[in-house]
Amino acid sequence: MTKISTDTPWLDAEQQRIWRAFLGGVTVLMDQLDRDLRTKHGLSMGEYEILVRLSEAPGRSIRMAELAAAVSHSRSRVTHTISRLERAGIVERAQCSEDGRGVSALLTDHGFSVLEEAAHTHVRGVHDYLIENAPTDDFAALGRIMERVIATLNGQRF
Amino acid sequence: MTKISTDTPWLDAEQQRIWRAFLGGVTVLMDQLDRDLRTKHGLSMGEYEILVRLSEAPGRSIRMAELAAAVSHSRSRVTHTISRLERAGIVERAQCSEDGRGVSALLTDHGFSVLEEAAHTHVRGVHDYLIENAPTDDFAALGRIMERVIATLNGQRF
DNA sequence: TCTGTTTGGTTGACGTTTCAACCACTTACT
DNA sequence: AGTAAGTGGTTGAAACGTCAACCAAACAGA
Repeated sequence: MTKISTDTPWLDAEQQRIWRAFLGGVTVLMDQLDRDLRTKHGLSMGEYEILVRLSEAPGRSIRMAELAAAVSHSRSRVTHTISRLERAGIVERAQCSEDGRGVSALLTDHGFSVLEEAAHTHVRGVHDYLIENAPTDDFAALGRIMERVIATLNGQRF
Repeated sequence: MTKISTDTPWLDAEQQRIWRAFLGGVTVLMDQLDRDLRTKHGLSMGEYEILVRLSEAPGRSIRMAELAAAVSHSRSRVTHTISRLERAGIVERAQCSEDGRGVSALLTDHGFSVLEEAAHTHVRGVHDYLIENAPTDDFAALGRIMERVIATLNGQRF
């Protein structure tokens, strides 16, 4: 039996500096990427993420729940997002043949071409705002950390 | 005159993996921290950030615009957030004496004690979800990157 | 087969963020 | 002093996300 600390693990000055930089950086970065997409292509980051997954899937089609898991959004959120995208003619819904409850989202041709254009904007943003500011080794460290964060918060469900 | 690349700087496979880990990790991490605060203390992350800044300021009081800049939120957002917190008795508004337009937000005693409790929850989350998953060197790399991201996106306005 | 439970997905109400428009005060210029 | 431009802050509506309740299909066990 391992002893688990019960009192609060306050951050030291350095940890606090880094945590605040992280928080501020994430806010500013996501805001900028979102605004770029929104003003130039009428898409939000959330919508864009979903379109990327769809475009990569066989048949450009994915089940709703799978989509939600892939982008780490709630099922409800994905339902709403897909409804909006459907209204815009960017995706369609299709009944799933194997599972009577199931619904798949499908990227339309129009949607695909919207995505193709938006991708330029998005990738340039990621590159210029983030990657340009991250030496290769630091960037790798970032990846290691975030992969572990995901593992922690997706496994541990008890 | 430096040549600036005009075509899209597509990410290689490794960069893409890291970028997606970042996106997913941020989503999952922020969601969890937010939910922790919300269920245990009735505060959102955004509200919490603001309370932290107020608690550290001389007189537990900061001008609205300064507050917005400190947490990287829009002025409008801060107005709404402060209104909500005011309704809950956690902050108060005060006219600024030096500048007739100015308004300061002020943390109440009640607000301070709400914050004191919430801080335990929040810090434990940051520690367990993030810092625990980040070796010291990697964590330092994270800090370097995010500080540069902030500098890039706050300076470069042209 | 009947029943209880789990999973997939949607819905509507509510809370939060954004956006654009706006008012009021301050500052700089002439 | 008078006016144009900038800054501080608020407002209300629209867009978005969350939450809890819900329905329907699938599954597991008697």
